[in-house]
Amino acid sequence: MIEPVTRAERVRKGSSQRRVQEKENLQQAIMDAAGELLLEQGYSGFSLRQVAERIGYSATTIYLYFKDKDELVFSLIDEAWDRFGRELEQAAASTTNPIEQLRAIGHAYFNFGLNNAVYYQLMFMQRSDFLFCPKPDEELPRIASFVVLTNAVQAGIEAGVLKPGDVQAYSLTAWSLVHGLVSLWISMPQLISESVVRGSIDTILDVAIGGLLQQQGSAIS
Amino acid sequence: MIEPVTRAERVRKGSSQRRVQEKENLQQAIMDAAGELLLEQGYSGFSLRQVAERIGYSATTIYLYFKDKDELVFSLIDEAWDRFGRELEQAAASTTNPIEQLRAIGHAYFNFGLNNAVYYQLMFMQRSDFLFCPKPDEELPRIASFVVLTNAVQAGIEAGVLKPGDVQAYSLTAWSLVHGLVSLWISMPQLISESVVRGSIDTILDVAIGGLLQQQGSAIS
Amino acid sequence: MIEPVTRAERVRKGSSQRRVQEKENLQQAIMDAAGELLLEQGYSGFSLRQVAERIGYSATTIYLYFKDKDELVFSLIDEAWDRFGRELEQAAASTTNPIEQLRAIGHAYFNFGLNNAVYYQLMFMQRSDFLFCPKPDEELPRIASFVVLTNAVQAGIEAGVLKPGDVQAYSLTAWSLVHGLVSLWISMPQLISESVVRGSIDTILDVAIGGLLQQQGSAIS
Amino acid sequence: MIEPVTRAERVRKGSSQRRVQEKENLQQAIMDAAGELLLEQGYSGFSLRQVAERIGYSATTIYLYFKDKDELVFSLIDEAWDRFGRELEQAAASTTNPIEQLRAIGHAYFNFGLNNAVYYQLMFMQRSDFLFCPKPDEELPRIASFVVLTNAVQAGIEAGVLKPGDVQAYSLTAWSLVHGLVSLWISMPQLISESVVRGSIDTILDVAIGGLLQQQGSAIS
DNA sequence: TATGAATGAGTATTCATTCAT
DNA sequence: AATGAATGAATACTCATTCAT
Repeated sequence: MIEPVTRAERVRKGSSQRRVQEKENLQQAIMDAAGELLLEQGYSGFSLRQVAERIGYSATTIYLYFKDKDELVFSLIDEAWDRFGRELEQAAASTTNPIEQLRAIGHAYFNFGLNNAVYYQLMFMQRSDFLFCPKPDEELPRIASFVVLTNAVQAGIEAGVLKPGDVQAYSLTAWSLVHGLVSLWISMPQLISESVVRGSIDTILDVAIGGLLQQQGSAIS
Repeated sequence: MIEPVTRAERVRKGSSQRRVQEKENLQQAIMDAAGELLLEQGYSGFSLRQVAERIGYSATTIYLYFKDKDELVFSLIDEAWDRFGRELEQAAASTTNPIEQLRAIGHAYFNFGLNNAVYYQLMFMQRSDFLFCPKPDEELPRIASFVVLTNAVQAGIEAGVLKPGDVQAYSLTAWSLVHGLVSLWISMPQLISESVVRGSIDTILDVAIGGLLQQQGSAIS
Repeated sequence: MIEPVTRAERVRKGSSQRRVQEKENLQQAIMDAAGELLLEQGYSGFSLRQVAERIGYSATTIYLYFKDKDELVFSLIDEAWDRFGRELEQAAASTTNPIEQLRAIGHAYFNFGLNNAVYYQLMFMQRSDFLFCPKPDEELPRIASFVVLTNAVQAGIEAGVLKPGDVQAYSLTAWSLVHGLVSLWISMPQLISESVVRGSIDTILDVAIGGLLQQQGSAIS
Repeated sequence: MIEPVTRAERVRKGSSQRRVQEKENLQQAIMDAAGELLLEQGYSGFSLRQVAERIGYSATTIYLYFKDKDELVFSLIDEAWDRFGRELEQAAASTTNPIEQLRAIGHAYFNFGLNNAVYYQLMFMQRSDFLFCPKPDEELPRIASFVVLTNAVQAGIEAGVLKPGDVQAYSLTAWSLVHGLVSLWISMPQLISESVVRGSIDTILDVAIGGLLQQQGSAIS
């Protein structure tokens, strides 16, 4: 009896639900269009006007959903980081063997980069300034998510499978290598086909991890 | 607050300062100014008008020496490649020991990147499309210069000091690693100070070469 | 750098803060917020959207209380005129001596201007067009309130303490002088500090009234 | 013989002369159009686009002659100050009698304001911030021109015709009065017709000067 | 009563480029 | 060889206002 009974009330409720959903839809639609545009035009040729055009709304409308251009870009990056961070964590959680963990993290990183080239570019190459500015309600900047990597390296050293050394330096080395490959491919897709890159991942991880191993050979075994 | 200088006036001012000394080689003067501007403003905030202003010539004049903006950028990149290629070759020529050679090449690459961040960025990150378009009167695109790297890897494998394997894949691995570090630093100078990067070079090369070695340990010895 | 707050979010925030307390008199709340905003941003940087944001209502809501922007501004001015007129009348009523009356009116005028710079500016400098358009249900435009001044001048002449002459011209002279000082101070606060202005009031009134006196000296005595 | 003889040379010379002149013409044309527009639309509704439209050039062209909107406005004000300053000085130079001088200056001030309402408004009411920022190549800000007024007051006091007192305060009083009348008329032309204002000038100056006189009566005689 | 969604018109400014000279 | 003049297209952003609900 306390449920909304009148038809009018039910209609109103449905309407407001649809509203919310549509609103989210438009916000998401803007972000999707922005993603497409970034893919096609690159970051420098990316304008709010074109985004608006693409979704069939006036340019002004975008400002109803995003404070300004930067906020739209930030949202794109943020969304990507959510996925990225999740994938890294899943990879890290997939095993307790430090070496396996490093390899899994490396794979996850690679895969994210290859499957989300536009966003990877945004996150690490074009707007890396956002890496260091935390979201309004959060404490840590996004870059802090990299702790999964340093943790794995630390564990490897403590377990005695990696050569003793500076955790930060080792992590940086590992990051450099994977970032290097991903970004080379993104910047110069003509150079190496995606399939070649995907095929190189294991070799490269072998080399990287091999270079850090206490005892050579175990990485490849 | 008010600095009532028309662009025309600013040009005129730059004019009287620079004109005489550089008249003979205006083309080079343009490129130099462009380089400075890139350094100060970055690639996205780089405009022909400002270049012209800086050298004290009219914007139109630039078109007498370069077909359009792209051609000027291409020339900058080209000039940088001349230096870059030369430095790599010198490094390669400094020794016949393949391992030493790889290390030397790696160092040369790093140094170029750190000392010419603006140009490195242009060459490998922002306008890498130019890597594959040869100069009008030449056959090979610039990317071909990387033969020094593949040669060294090849020699290492043949000499039995590197593990047998695909030369291209090994070279790509090596390149990824050095590019990764350089480009990380360029994109995120907040992350790692230049001095830290310079200090990391040897470690990183050790790991990379160590990962490729037939017998572990010899890289560091 | 990044403050990812959509306008909608900002509105919602303001909303929860203010809503309750002001709900009953939204019209007044709008006007108060508008006044604050005028003070902070000046007339040119004064927008309905910001007013709405400030009170935590949607911009549309303002249109329920005011036909358009102009009507809101008109209301502000009108409210100010109520205070202004009342203060002038009180001053006029404070004494029956015409000279004293003129002096009191002058003081009241000055004080209003200095204490309500934003409104004074609106009333007499930026939107003086409103001075001559009466409120919908009234006959006389606001400017008619100045009758207190002309009355005082008239009384002074009739009492023989002011030189005989045209009442309108004398009134205009007096008004010019006080308006001149107030508006100079409002337009160029750098020129004369508020304290200097406040200190000059008496001197200036002396001169003005002295210039109108039948017998010199009595104004200062 | 050393004169340019060839027809070509003469043509070229004429051409370059015409060029310069045309350039100045366009600059002046922009300023004239801006003045008109200000008169019609007021300062707040004054846009570069409309100025451009009015002279039949693209909006971009204005930027060839003025760095930005502010510089155009500054130029307008500056030009007006040249005329204004000159007229004040001429008035001051027209007599050596301090009282006459004050009256002449007052008249000149009034006349300038009435004949150049748009510019007066700009100078003293809308962009009075410019009063305090000197031109790039000059030391004193425009406001310094008011020295003619303080000089006259000073002379009057020293000659014993004005009551002893603070020169700055007296000058401010005088300025307030004339500014008051001019700005009242500019803000509310409906209030007093131009002819009435012109007719009031003498009365007002009489009162002002009368209020400052040592011995009453002499101002009017 | 209140609002969310949307927009068209407008702003200043910058840029690469062209053309006649 | 060099330039002055000019422009069209673009950009981010803001605002007052409307309409359906």
